[in-house]
Amino acid sequence: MAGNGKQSDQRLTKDGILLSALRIIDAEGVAALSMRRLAADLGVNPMSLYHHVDNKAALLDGVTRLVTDGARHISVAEGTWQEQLRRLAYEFRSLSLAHRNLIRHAFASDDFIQSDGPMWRSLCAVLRTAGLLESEVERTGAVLAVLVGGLLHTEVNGTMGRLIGVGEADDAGFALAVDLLIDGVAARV
Amino acid sequence: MAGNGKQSDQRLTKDGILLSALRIIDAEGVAALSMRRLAADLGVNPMSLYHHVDNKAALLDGVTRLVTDGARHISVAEGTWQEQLRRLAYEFRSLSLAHRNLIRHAFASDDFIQSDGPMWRSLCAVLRTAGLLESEVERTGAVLAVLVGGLLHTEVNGTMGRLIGVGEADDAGFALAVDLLIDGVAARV
DNA sequence: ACCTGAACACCGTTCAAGT
DNA sequence: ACCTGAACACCGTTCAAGT
Repeated sequence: MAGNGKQSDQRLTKDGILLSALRIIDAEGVAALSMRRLAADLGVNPMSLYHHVDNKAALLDGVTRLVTDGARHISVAEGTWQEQLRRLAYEFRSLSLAHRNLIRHAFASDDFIQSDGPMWRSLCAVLRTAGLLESEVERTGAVLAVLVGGLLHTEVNGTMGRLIGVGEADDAGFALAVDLLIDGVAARV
Repeated sequence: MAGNGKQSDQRLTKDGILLSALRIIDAEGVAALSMRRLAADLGVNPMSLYHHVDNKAALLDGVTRLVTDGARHISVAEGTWQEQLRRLAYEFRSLSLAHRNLIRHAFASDDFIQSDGPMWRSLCAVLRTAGLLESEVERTGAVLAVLVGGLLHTEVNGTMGRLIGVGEADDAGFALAVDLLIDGVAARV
């Protein structure tokens, strides 16, 4: 379809590899992903993968990028800045819950929150409309991103549920935290 | 010295194993720790370790416990509740920074913040003296613990420093986050 | 350019055999 | 009770040889 068909194996494309890796991670966790296992799922020689992916670290990075790019379609430009902030947080949350196993790993890695990602830019925009001093926007944005990231990490790995008790709504901890953070921002505008 | 000396190898005690593992983790990261490598460091047969430790997961758990038990000696009962909260947060921070590699791994695991740990109990006590409704203390404590945990995680892995820029004091992000959280709590007492 | 078999240097863990 | 060699079932990655 792309023109350069040849007889080259169509299962062996970068996207096909990343998607297959994501399927394994979603179903069985990051620990279950190995180059050999991935190749077996694709019905392909393990070594062939190395022609499309630098190494396992790059593979995991690619999968993370695949998922977090889903945040590119978020638009939050409506309502008060409080509502916008809350909406942004919940978008981040549903994206995380959709791929719990991956996000668990991604957050542990160094560069989960990319300072050039769409999430980050939206966040800073909202803080500006909230009336925060320009000199404070980036610092505050960084702190909020990091706090919400940590929050989702603990929700995804079950810590939050365990600490807060089982009777609660599953977003009780998240809701309270977001309220608290919004109040914290409100105190400094 | 303990009485039951025999000729049994004194390098092979649970504490000796945990401490040696911690040394490897501090120096080279969790990834550098393997049962075989640990045994080599101890000058011991790899298989002998399994008589003192269930498996690698239990080993890592033990090392984490070894370190986080350092929080047992924290006392914060002085000053306003704001000062107490801040002191608690900074104690948590210095404990984390002292073993960055370990904390990186521990926070990724399920049960980093134990609901029976000293940190947790102190936190709830402070929130009570702040005048929070008893029904809100545990929920708020859980949220704060999780937020500060996530915060330290990103400080330890460098994300915070990267997002906030290099010119800043190394606790600039942490300080701002703690202020913001205290303001958030203040808004709900 | 892309694929692949063999090989290297590792893993965690089990287990039967030793003392 | 504690130790240990051999073995099992895996890893990620390199590389020379193929097409």
